[in-house]
Amino acid sequence: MTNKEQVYNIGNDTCDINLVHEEPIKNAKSNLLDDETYLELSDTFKMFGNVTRIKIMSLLSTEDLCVCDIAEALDMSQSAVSHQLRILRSKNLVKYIKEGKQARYSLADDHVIKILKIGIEHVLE
Amino acid sequence: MTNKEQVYNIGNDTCDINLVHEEPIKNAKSNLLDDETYLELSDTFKMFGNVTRIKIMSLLSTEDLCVCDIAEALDMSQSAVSHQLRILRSKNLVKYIKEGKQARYSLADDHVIKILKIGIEHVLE
DNA sequence: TGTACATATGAACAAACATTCATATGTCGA
DNA sequence: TCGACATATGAATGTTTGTTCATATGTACA
Repeated sequence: MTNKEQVYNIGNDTCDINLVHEEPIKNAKSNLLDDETYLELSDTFKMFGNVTRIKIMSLLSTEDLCVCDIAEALDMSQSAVSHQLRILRSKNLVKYIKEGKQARYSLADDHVIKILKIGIEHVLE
Repeated sequence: MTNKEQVYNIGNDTCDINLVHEEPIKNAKSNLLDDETYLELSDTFKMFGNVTRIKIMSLLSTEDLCVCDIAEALDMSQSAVSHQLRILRSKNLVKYIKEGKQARYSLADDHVIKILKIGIEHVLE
């Protein structure tokens, strides 16, 4: 038994190291990106994993809208919408310009639409 | 002022319930899918919004693996991985075949890879 | 300058979630 | 049939999340 195998066995009483598929594991692991990237990636997808946010993005894929337009369209409170917009902004999925008292929100780029499209494709099949 | 403008308050920038941007709201709303679809859609994206699950799917995009291979590759408990696999299975993102004592997991279809790819594209730019 | 309005935000709270631990189920080989 | 092993799962628990409520900020205009 190699050193590495000994190390892996420590604290692992469920899965015997001699019986796992070492080669495929190595191969699959070697194609992983770094942790930082997966964190960002899951953070981005998390934005699409909520009905309110996904509806907001869908609305904005058709029209630029101000906060209270969105609240009205989704029949939600101004506060709830504003909170969600802030989260979407923080992940660079939407942007806005101030227009007097109002804030006109729009999608930050067309990745949003691409992601939505593929998701819909998957769901509708 | 035309009739249409009276009805829709075009150009009015206040957000009182009767004075919102009715036309754009109507337009954006008309392009929304039904609630059921958005629920499924966000449910699907939710699967990608968690680091463990996204790593599992990334591993499986390279190799089919059994539960304890994945646990080993991600340095996680067998139980945690199994729980997450069950969730992924329930949303039809992974599937498995029993092979003796083991369960060989693989991606359910290539939508998973497409979604990952676009997400990575977005994150890495 | 004061009032109405659009938006943002902090705190609180309930609901959803991820992991752990303990244990159950099912398969293989002796 | 028994023991070892791979996987699944229920309950418990700490964490994260989404909404509400109250309030703050900032703009327009009378």
